[in-house]
Amino acid sequence: MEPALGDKVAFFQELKAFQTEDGNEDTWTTKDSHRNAAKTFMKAAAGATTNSMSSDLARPVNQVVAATKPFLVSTPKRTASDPVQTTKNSEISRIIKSTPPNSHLVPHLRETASEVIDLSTITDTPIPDSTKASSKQQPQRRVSDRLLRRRATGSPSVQETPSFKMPKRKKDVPIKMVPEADRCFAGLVFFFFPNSDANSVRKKRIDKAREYGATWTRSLKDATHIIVDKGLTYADLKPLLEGDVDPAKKIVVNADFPIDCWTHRTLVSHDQEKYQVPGKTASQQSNAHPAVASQSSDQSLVLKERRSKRSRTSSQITTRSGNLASQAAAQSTEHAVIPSTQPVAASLRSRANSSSSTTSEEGNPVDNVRKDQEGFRSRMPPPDMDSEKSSFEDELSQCIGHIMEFGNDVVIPGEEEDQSPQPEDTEESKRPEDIDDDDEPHRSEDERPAKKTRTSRTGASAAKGSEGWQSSFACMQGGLKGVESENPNAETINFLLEMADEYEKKGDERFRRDAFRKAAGALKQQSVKILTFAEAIAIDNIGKSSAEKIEEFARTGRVKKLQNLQNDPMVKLQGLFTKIYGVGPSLADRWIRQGYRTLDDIREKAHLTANQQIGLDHYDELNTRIPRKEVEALGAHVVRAARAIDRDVQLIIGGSYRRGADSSGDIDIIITRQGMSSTGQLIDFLDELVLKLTNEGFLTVALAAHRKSHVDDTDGNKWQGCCVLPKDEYPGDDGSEVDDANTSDNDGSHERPNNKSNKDGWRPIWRRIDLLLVPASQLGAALIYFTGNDIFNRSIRLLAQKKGMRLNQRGLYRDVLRGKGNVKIAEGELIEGEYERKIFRHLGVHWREPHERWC
DNA sequence: AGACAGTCTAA
DNA sequence: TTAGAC
DNA sequence: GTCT
Ligand SMILES: O=c1ccn([C@H]2C[C@H](O)[C@@H](COP(=O)(O)OP(=O)(O)OP(=O)(O)O)O2)c(=O)[nH]1
Ligand SMILES: [Mg+2]
Repeated sequence: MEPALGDKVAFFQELKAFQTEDGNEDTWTTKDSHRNAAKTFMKAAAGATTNSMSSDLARPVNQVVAATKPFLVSTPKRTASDPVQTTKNSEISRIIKSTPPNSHLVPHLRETASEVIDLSTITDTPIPDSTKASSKQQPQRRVSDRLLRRRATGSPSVQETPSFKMPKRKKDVPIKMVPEADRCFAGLVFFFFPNSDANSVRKKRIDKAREYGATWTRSLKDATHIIVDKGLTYADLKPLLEGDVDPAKKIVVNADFPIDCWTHRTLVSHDQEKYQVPGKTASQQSNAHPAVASQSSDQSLVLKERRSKRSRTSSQITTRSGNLASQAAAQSTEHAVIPSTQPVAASLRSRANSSSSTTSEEGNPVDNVRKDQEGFRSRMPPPDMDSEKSSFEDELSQCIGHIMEFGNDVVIPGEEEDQSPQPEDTEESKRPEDIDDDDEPHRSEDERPAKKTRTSRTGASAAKGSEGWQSSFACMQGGLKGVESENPNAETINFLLEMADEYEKKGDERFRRDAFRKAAGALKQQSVKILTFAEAIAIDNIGKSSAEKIEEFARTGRVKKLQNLQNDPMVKLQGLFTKIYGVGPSLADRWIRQGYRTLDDIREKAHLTANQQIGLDHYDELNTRIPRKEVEALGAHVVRAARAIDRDVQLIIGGSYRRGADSSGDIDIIITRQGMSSTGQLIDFLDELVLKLTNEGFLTVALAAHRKSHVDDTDGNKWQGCCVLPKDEYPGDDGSEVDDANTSDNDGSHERPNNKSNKDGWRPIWRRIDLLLVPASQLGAALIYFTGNDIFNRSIRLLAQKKGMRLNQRGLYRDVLRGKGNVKIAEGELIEGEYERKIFRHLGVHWREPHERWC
């Protein structure tokens, strides 16, 4: 997800209030921050009515292809059956080329790909390359170099292992030193209190400390630090300190100190309360801890851990600058600077379905198909369930909903329609199957003592016309351009989302990040502008801290804390580094602590895993969003290959594409096949497909492949890697643009589609691609999972959990036993996995079309 | 003080 | 086990 | 950060 996430608003308030149906929705939507682009719905082409659209999105790939194809070729029309595309295939295949067939690619894929690439890309490429944008830019290396380098480095750590001085005694066991940059204890001499390594736990600790650069001494006087086992006190230490040593010069800490240091790969502040050894006397207190500071960093951790204290009372606001909110907005823009690449946005359209959403009913074709076969039906009985489950539904709805509403327009020609709408529903009221789940209205609660005002619903009717909805879209779309949102708290909501964005970059601050999103979501439900602490804190999911910030924002138009975060160079760096595929908050933090400040620093100094190297080599490409049409083209390519292998497989493009996004961060494809339940077959198919696509040059690298564990296992069904769209498969004939986005030059010679080589300057953009193999019986659950968005998934899974169930990518289970920490003890019994609708129904959630799942 | 989704792979 | 990703 |  990356930056885009911003939009996700909070949600998660699952249980709790339920207001009646949302029947009317409102929708207003706030716009959220920029980030997210698009989601608009189908822009032109894809269109079709909403209904159709949904079906469209859901439609099995082959259909997609058909649809897509027209683009490639010309105008659409037709519904698709499947065969069609084969023709075109040949053409492509011939283009393909000769990459030697490697046997199983999984293992070798990477190599192969590199090879290929190396040969081909020799020149620097144009492409976005925002590297520069980021920080200092240095000479940028050529792609080929990078690749080569990667290869070279390819083998995992090896090199290093400097011997380093081993402490006085102790020699035998060769200690494997960590990379030099991580040697947080370099230069320090540790004396462990029970002065012996007899105890295995302690010995481990000692060895580990040495691996991180410490020298172990058994003679107190050489020590810079005295590491005391937990449970011991100064009194125990006393005898030792008596001699000639000057206790005042030694740093005395408990065993947690070294552990935290190596965990963070940095020397943390030893004077924190948690490292103190009990029994310290006044005289001992005043140590000036000398030695310490050795390396560059130090700071951070301490601060981080101690942070909490919320002192700020509303009083401190003062500053008033006059311009309010706009400022915040400006800043955000600013931070967007880094790699940029935000794609296009577009307009969208949507449809209202809202409460009546039950309508469409058929969301996924497959389901429909099966229904027919089996005679199932899934619709939601409008009335019956509603009443009860509504509370939950509402919640989900709140999260998501509101987004789309208006529908309108555009219908697209051709295709699509066909399959979906089936008038069938009608009956079915019978619960298909037993199910039952109970559902009781949990209603409840709500209460929240004193506070709670809950005004909910926006009154905004906002929408109505396009603009309203536009704004609503903003929420998902990103851009902050419009502003208009009718929501009186729009700016405040944006502010909270910006806070979340900042925390997203910071080292493990995900819960704080989510808390801000939830707060934003809560504010979104308010119909009146919230201006004071009192008003704010009365709202669920907005506590003291957020309430203070809200008031500060209302009064001054800005919030110090946010500005501090936005201006914090370290936070900016975190954003820069974590955008490298494979790099998260932990590593970004460590790098920053080690003094790295630019991507070039990372290229030169950091030691990277294979995936991180790829992420860095293709930093800009992988951070460039994919226009919807290209997603379709990529999908079409995969479909062609898949069907060449097995004509009966079905592919469905999921992820943000299925939700109607007009640009996606990557392409997510679900691959299934009617009678397939055994993973074995699927896996063989997958390997074959991957091999084929790799040989064609479409797939460029494997980032993570299923672990073909024991036969039969249920997992091992996901393949992640990178791909490239052959030049001649770029959409655009029908008017829509074309490649130039990446081509930059393309001097007339277009041709060889292929990715790699080409000396004509054409260079394909690497894209992330995820393939998910799904047995037919798990398709519904897999669709929910792969369609997302992530927030929607977490929300609905949390809801399931609260109802004693468990929802994962394979199905919905009941009677799940959980132990401490909600850790699953028993898997529970499978309730449903095949149909999305049934799963929703069991959870008491109204059906939501994919495009309604943006939260 | 614990939860905040649930699962999988790489290292 | 931890980090990162979906 | 917020709720339980
Ligand atoms: O933490 C996560 C991330 C993703 N997903 C699911 C939902 C998501 O829709 C799908 C695909 O993930 P991806 O990262 O591709 O997100 P997306 O929704 O497709 O957005 P993008 O446009 O960034 O690809 O996997 C989760 O369940 N949890
Ligand atoms: Mg995606």
